[in-house]
Amino acid sequence: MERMTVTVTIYDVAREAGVSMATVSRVVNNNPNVKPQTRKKVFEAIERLGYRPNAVARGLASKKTTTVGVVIPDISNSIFAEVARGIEDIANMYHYNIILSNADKKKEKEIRVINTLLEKQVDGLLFMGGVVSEDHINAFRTSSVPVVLCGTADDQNIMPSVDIDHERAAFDAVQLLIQNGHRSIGMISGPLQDPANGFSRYQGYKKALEEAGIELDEDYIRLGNYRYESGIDATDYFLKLPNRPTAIFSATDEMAIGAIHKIQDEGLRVPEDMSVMSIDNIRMASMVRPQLTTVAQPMYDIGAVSMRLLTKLMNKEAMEMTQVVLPHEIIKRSSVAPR
Amino acid sequence: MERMTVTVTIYDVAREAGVSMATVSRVVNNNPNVKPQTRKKVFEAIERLGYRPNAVARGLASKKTTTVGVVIPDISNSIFAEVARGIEDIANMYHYNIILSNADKKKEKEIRVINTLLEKQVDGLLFMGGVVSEDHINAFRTSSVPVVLCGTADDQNIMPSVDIDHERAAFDAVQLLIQNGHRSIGMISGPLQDPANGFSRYQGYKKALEEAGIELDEDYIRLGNYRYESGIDATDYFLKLPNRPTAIFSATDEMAIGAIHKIQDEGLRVPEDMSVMSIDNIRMASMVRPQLTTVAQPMYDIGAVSMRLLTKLMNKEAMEMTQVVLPHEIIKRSSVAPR
DNA sequence: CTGTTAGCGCATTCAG
DNA sequence: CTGAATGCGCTAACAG
Repeated sequence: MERMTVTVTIYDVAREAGVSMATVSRVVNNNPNVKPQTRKKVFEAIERLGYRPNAVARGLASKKTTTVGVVIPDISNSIFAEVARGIEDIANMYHYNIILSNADKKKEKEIRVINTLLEKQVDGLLFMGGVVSEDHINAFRTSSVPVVLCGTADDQNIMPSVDIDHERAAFDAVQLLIQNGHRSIGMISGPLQDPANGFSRYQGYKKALEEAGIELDEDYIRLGNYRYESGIDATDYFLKLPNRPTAIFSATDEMAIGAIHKIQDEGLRVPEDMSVMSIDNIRMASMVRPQLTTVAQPMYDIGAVSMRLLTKLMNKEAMEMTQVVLPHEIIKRSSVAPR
Repeated sequence: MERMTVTVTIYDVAREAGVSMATVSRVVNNNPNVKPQTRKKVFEAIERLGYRPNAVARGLASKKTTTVGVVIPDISNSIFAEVARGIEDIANMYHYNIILSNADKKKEKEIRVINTLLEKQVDGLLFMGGVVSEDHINAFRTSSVPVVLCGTADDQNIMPSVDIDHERAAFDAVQLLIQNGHRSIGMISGPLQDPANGFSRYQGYKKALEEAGIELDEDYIRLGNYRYESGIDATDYFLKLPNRPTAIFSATDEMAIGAIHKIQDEGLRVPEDMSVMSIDNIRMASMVRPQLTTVAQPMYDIGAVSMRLLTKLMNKEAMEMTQVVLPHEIIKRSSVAPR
């Protein structure tokens, strides 16, 4: 394909329109201080020359790039992809673009990515990751632009963030199971180093049991890695237990779906023989049979709200609270039954 | 959180190290023409001052931004998300960043997005979309940077692109059904305006029937919108047909999963009562029961290869062929049975 | 309402 | 191997 490669600058437009470059700059930037007549002349010149403003030059001069950096664990994971969509929609609404970088929850990669994003002079940073360590905080501190944590939070709560209350979500889930008469509830947890999806959800499980006066049984806890297969493996273990649980609480939907399938593959029925519930509400949750009862985490909103928060921070708007906790919601479907 | 906001420039480093800014520029850019000793001095000054090169200034001076634009229909769609991951991995490998923009296959939004990406002076553009119209081609033509189509192609084949042969993939799928003795095969198609996933796959279906001497029956064709629910609806229709098909070929996995569930919800069995097969091989395909037989489309590779192609184009490397067609592969699982 | 003048922070000649 | 000078394309005072 042939490409035409004429670089026309603001200066060319100025000459063509018979005005100064300052005036051209004004009309391009929608500055009201331009006579309609000259504005028209300039627009015509722009049209005639096919002028396209150079955002890089503009960024250098104005010290604003209208782009924000997004550090994400893995865009191919549907949960993060949904969050990313929320981010991009709001970014777009406020005329920002996003630079997207996968960091796989690897600290070293996260730090590296944060730095290149900062080099690119993004106007703000959205961080989704695993642990928010001291090193992260330091990297953020050397940033001259605002940062908001998205779907996670630092344990000191000094950073702006938007997330759900993971512990409470897990608590509510397990409580539902208990209300259904279950007393022996196996948990498929995520890695405990993961504060949000791992540790907090595990804590919620523990507290729910505690509140119900059910003693914690270490045999009823299995660690998974969030993947479907690890849900299968954990369930395999539970099924072989002499006194197997009557219900399984999974930290995430994907592992829960693994659990359902494992149970079914062993010739048992969900929820008649064993109930299953979890947290997330990914699309797949309503595409399994039986459909999965779960606690919905508002992925899209987490993205949208954090981007919105970031715009406010970038505008230096006064904020009372920069730690927002979005509500979760129990979605009752068909994978839990009373016993 | 307190942020420290000292802007240290290349000039500061030069002064601190007792050299000129040209020298600092050289060491930052890894230019070999610097005495190891002075290089060391410079690095120390950089360290001491916490200097971070300004990529925007660099971009203006060098006319290269090391970022590429990615126009994507919808990042929350797992197929595109997978492609995006392939893109980003390779981009990262070659030290590029990506600006990601959703355009929902809306022409007007696509054109707008392409233009802002070009304004941002991306070094290249990756385009995933629906139709590639004349207007698109024109927008690409005014671009001074290379563009590659990703998971789609223009019908004149003048643009660099990487994709699978959708028609052939559909052909192979339907042929497998025919080999299994099926003669009445319902198709759940995508919108026919969509060249890749819609029209081409429909063509493949037609040709396979034709080759097998099976007459095309309009009653056996249903249009869906790629979503799970539309698979359910289409299957509902097929099930009510007086002479219902013995197999269903769906243009995409997601609709196929809807088909499977609809069949099961009506008390029938897959594949005993009705076979189902499709194209894509999304992760969910192996998370359904029965597991879905499908034609795998190498999503990740499509992204990775197109990004790799783009790097070559950006480097002005000589290329013999810029239209690459990646192989697809039939994945036999459990949703198809002989009849 | 409009033009002039300085940079923004860096890469890149061109000398030396 | 190193430094001085120039300009990338634009915004932002500052005058007028």
